[in-house]
Amino acid sequence: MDTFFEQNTSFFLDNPKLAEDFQKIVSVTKFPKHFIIHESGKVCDDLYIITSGIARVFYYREDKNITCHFAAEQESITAIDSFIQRKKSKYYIEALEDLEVLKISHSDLEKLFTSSPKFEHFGRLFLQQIYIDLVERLDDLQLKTAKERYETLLEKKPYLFQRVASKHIASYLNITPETLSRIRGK
Amino acid sequence: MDTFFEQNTSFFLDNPKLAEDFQKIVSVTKFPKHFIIHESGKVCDDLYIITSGIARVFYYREDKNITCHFAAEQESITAIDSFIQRKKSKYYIEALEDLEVLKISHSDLEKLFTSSPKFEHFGRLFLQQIYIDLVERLDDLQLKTAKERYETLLEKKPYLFQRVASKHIASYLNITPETLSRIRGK
DNA sequence: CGCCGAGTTGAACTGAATCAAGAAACGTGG
DNA sequence: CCACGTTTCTTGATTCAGTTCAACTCGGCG
Repeated sequence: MDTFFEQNTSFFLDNPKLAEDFQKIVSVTKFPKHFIIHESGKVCDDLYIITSGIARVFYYREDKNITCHFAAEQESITAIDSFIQRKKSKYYIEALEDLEVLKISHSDLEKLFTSSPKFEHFGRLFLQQIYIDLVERLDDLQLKTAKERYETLLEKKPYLFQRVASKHIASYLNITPETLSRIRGK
Repeated sequence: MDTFFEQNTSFFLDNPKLAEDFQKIVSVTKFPKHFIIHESGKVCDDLYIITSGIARVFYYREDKNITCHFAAEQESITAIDSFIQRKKSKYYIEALEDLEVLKISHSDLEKLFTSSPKFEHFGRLFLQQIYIDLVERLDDLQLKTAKERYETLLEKKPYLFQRVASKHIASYLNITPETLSRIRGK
């Protein structure tokens, strides 16, 4: 889960001064449905925490449009390769619904990390969490059948199936839309 | 690559005081070939940086022995799930050759992080790096054919093919030993 | 010397992809 | 608000990459 920020509101509750610093670098932004928030080939300078709506990260591989991340309310989203490495991104970010987000720039975030070891610590914990999540996802992809991956996602993020096009879910599960359709129709 | 520690010797060169602190918590340890350094079901308290030899992380899935990580000289290895989350590990760590490592305990490492924001920062960068590596690995597994995965590994870590049993490489590539054998015999 | 695990090779099988074609849903402009 | 074109979803038939199962060889080590 990258509901990490939500799970860690206690961090901010316990540190009102830090919460204030955090507030200062955050700006509320809106994007309409279908809007491409970030494009491949550019450096991604922002991290978003979604307050309303759903977005996805995707990229192209031999003309195929592959979704590698979904984020809904309380979850974070960015072009992680670019955001971390400060280089051109292979990813796009797309709003799948009308979106309201908290926008945080990379430079502001780095300043925040530098300003207080507590933030630096928080950043490390956040990375630990998403690392563990990724290990789990890799495991699923490696070891489970298409049907099992479907069932796992259905359990973890059921709302996706109500709110997101099947083809995106299919590519996220690394199966074709046809196979997903057959699994669902069983 | 998790040759990150090596790539960042400059960090230590630039900060002799920190290098000294780091030295203090590190202990040189040896394990014989085939030794199980860490067992599933236990909490893994140590991170190892290999100075000589090769080790692997593996686990069991329905009786199948699956390798999910290799580490050779200058690379780091631990039961990452347990080391980060402080819970029982699903992983084993095995020495594939006689091994000489630098051993760092979780508690000492945390103390180090707390002792100086520079270490905390270093820890965050390290996690960023292994996160990016994992994203790449996930990509490979998701999108490449068995043969392509073989070729990618051959390029990235050719020494594995000289030093490690084929069956371990096969499970790391998520293919059967039979398939790997056929690919190699092409 | 004989054993056992590892690697190889062959044949049959299978989960999921691909290809194809029709049905349903969507959104855009009139 | 409807009509039409486009995209998405479904369903069926075929194909294919990689697995499974089985038999055989090789090499190291007691």
